[in-house]
Amino acid sequence: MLSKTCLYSLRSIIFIAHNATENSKIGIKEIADELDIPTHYLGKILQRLSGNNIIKSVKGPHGGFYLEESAKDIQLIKIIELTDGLAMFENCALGLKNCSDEHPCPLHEDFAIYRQGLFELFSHKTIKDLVKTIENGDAFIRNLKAV
Amino acid sequence: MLSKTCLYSLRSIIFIAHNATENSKIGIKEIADELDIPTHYLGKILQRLSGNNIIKSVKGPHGGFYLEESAKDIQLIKIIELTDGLAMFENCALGLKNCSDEHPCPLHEDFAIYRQGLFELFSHKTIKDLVKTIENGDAFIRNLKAV
DNA sequence: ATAATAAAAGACTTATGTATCTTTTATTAT
DNA sequence: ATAATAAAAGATACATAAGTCTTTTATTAT
Repeated sequence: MLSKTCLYSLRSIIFIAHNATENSKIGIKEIADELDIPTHYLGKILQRLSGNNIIKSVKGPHGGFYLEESAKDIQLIKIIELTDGLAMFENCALGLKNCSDEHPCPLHEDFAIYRQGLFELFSHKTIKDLVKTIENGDAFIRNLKAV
Repeated sequence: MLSKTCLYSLRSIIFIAHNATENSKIGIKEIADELDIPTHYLGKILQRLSGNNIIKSVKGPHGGFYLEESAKDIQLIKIIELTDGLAMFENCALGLKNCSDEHPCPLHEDFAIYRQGLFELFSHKTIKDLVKTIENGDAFIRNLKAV
């Protein structure tokens, strides 16, 4: 559905938003360990998010990553657009080039209903929304640790 | 969403079901031309579908592909399962390994609603259903030709 | 100033999906 | 039987995603 790069991006942002502040940043290694993401690959991903001003990064001792408050209002769809693009919400269900409401493929309408639902879900949910569910204890972002 | 291989498979099956019979088979070249699919790649795909008894193939002069009537009742999900697998309908929305109803990720329920909708759509729609929409003139499977 | 730290940047490898090309096998018509 | 046809099968190439490793740059504390 979403690429690994995209899922890693979303999980990292949520994790950083939940666990770091400007005065208490979090480093790549810790994020990678907690979320079970390859460390160097995560480096690339965070570099990109930082370059797009979605997360803030600071080099050197006590450096690391954090989110500015305003960034927590970013919608998930923005992250998806940045990593995977929006093709999955736009292309024909059966891969036709000229599929449209006027010239539909056999799945056109039925497919659009649920895909549009997903698009709207990702469009209104923000990082802050997801962090709240974690802080409320209603959801988790780390994998369960072995007991 | 679905891989190219999967989309090519679905479109070919629909096209064959609509355009061929046991007495009037259709060949790779014609399918590839009509559906704008790379010929040799399509060969691989049809070979696989044939090996899984989803389509019938006959070699030699007047050979080609067709669908038995019973095969037209196959659900789309079977083709998806064969090509892409069902992971996209099973894996966590955020890629967590241990996401479950009891230990949900922050998107868990909201995501499940629409994904389940897609799964059920693909599970009840059959090849025959889609061919009917084409025969009724309600939908198309070929791309529009340049005018 | 210097050393330690941590992200940025670049090069490289591996895996997978997509696509192409050639040879072989099965079938049909002559 | 033989030649023509068309799919099956195998080998190879290309593109992109995913992952690894090394070097450079910016920052902080001594």
